[in-house]
Amino acid sequence: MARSTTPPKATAAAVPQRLLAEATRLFAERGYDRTSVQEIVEAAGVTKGALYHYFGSKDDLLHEIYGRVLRLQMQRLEAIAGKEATPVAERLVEAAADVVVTSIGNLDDTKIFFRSMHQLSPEKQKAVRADRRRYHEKFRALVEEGQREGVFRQEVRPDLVVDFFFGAVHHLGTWYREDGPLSAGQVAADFADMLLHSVRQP
Amino acid sequence: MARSTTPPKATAAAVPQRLLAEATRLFAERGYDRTSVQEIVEAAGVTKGALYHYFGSKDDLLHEIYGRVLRLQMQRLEAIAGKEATPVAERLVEAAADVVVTSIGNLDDTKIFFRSMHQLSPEKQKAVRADRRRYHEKFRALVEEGQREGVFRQEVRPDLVVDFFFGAVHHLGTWYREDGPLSAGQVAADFADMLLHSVRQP
Amino acid sequence: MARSTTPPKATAAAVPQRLLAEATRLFAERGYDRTSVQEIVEAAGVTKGALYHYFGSKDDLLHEIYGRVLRLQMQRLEAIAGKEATPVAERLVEAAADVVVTSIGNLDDTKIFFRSMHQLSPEKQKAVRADRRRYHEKFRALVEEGQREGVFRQEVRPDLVVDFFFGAVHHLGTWYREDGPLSAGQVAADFADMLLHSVRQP
Amino acid sequence: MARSTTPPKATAAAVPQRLLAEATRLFAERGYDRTSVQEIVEAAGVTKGALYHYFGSKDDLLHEIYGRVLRLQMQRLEAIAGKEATPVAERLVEAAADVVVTSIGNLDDTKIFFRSMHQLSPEKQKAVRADRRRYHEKFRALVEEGQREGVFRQEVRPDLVVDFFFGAVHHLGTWYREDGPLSAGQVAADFADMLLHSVRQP
DNA sequence: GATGAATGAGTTTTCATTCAT
DNA sequence: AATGAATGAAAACTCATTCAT
Repeated sequence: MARSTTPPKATAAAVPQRLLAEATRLFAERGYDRTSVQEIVEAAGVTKGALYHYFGSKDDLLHEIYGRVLRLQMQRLEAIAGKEATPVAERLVEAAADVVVTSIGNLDDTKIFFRSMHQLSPEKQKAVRADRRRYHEKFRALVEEGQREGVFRQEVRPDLVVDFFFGAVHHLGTWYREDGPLSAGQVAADFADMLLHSVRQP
Repeated sequence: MARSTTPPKATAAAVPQRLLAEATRLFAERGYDRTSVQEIVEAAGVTKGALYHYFGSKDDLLHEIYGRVLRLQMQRLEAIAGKEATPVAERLVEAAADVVVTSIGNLDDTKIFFRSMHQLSPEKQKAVRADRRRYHEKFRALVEEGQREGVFRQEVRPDLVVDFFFGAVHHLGTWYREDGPLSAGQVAADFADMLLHSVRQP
Repeated sequence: MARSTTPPKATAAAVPQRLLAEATRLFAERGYDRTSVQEIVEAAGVTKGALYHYFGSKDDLLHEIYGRVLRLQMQRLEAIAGKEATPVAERLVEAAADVVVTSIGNLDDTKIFFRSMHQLSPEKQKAVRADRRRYHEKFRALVEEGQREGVFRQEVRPDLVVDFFFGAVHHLGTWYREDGPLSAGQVAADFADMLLHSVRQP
Repeated sequence: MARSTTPPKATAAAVPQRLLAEATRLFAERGYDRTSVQEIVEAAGVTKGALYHYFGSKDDLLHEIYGRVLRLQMQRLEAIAGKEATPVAERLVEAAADVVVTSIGNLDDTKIFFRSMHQLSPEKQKAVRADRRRYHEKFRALVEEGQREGVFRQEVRPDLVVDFFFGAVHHLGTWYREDGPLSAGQVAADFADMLLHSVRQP
């Protein structure tokens, strides 16, 4: 009886986590609008009342999922971009490969991200876009740094580089299959390599 | 009896065309699931019965939109890829720039394309995917041709190049604004340039 | 070119007959309310306009089917009941067997008859009921005649005999199968025999 | 806290029961297809959501009605058929009279039964038919028992006897009127009498 | 913390019928 | 005699959310 943190119910995780996990799975599988609150609570083994106890609305659930992704990605990018001793080209490659790997590692989040943004309520959408913009800016700063140092071509517009590359990243959810022939690492390496070649001085 | 073929009602276009146009606009604006059949018919100035006279279902309307995009893009790609006298690198750049321009020129279709695929019925989704695959294969063939000729790098996986680039193209709908600072041509030139640099021999 | 009665179209029967035939088949198969006018005209190979040219409404079509059945049955019953030289018990048996045979021979009409009466418009329903009543009265008269002659039991109420027997007849559509083990004649003989035993003096 | 379990609303019965009762009345009155869900919920004084909270579909409601009838009839037949000390002819007469009385006592169910079977979903129809078959078999067993004992005629086919008699029973709903001249008991007595005479040794 | 009955506005789709041609 | 586009009302069903317990 010493292990007091064990949940009282047989189910492993706490209720909010379970709800979030099932919601993520279902939103990725059939889309936000096509997933009913009923389906989520059934999958999580709780009732509607429980869901509305923890989350204000279905929309809140989605917002929470976005928050989780955004925090994770921002944190990782900051860690990589901040390695001041490392050459900028290497940092760009590392950051690019890393976002591919984590996107594939959280493929459900990736699918939801690019498909369901416009189903958030306007205010939440605004908040998410703002976070997303900060993330893009941090990434863009790497490109700009490389240009200032002369290792990247001057002709490319840094913001277009970011839009170009993140288009590719967001689309991973559309075609990547866990059971396909390519490992996350292989895709990451190739994508990072293409990004690097597309910007660096020949 | 001199009355021309102009429809008697004030609205210019024929009913199915009007329905398709309004549906495209609304699907792009608020998403397929969030657009009701009622909204479509009101926008088109007809009744629900008329819509169902021409289209079997809401899903059919979406399928028709996809068909229109797919036919257009395939046709343009075939025209460009078929210019045998032109060096492959030039054809790749032209094809890449062209798909960016037409995607921006039909931004509503582009938005719908990447967001609403999974809202099609399974069979229609299959049909669309098959068409899409054929398109990608034709594009990939250009990359492979360049590799055989030695103008493109051997290390890059042609299918990954295609997924990389079309991720970027499909995401145009997410960020491109008609009233923004960049013309379609500028984006097209930059995207094509990045694609070329990412694959060609340095 | 001598055979001028041949219909101009390739299809064998005239349009109204074809419509009636297909309507009968479909009403029997899936019920009146579940059969759409569209399905009928498609099955008959004509358009809706044609149907409404010949019949005032869907309801009219059903009424026509009822009329056909009622006329046929009345006519046959009159022929049998009118054989004054034949003993009444024999006439009853013959009439009973005959209505079983013709009900099985027109099983679609039989199915429609007992299922769809209440889907007719009130006035048409009234007309059909009146015809039906006349038919029942004629049948009941045979029972009464037998009672007057002393060959049938006095205790049985003639109207209940008719309701009893025609319940059985109308239900043929529910269980009888063309490809089943019993011929129409066998069922007719048994039903007529049971009817006779149920009323005659032991 | 003295408040009893009586529902807070003025309406006496629980919601599902009220829905079932109104549905039965309306289905009998105007047929299954002609009764809208809206009419049922209005009659029961609840909203559509409430109906769908308790019943999966309109079809489910009908199935429930069938289940109620089938359970009741089976139970009564078993009680009567099981009286081993009673002569088989008496048990047959009692069973026949009983099913007439209960059919008249639940005339709405009887009307629905024979009219709406084919409006059930295929699977539910199958289930109902299977129950119905079991009921018929139990009844047929009485006829067969009488034949083995020599009290019923050998010539009649037991299954045809059952189809003959239950045709009559199912049709009660078509003609019997509560306010008519005949009591349920009189009809029951006559029908049972006719059945007995139709099968027993003269 | 959690339940589950109930709401009410919404959804897509169907359909008999009309009518200009 | 026949077409087929168009109507308009109604159909069954769904769903996020609330609230008394």
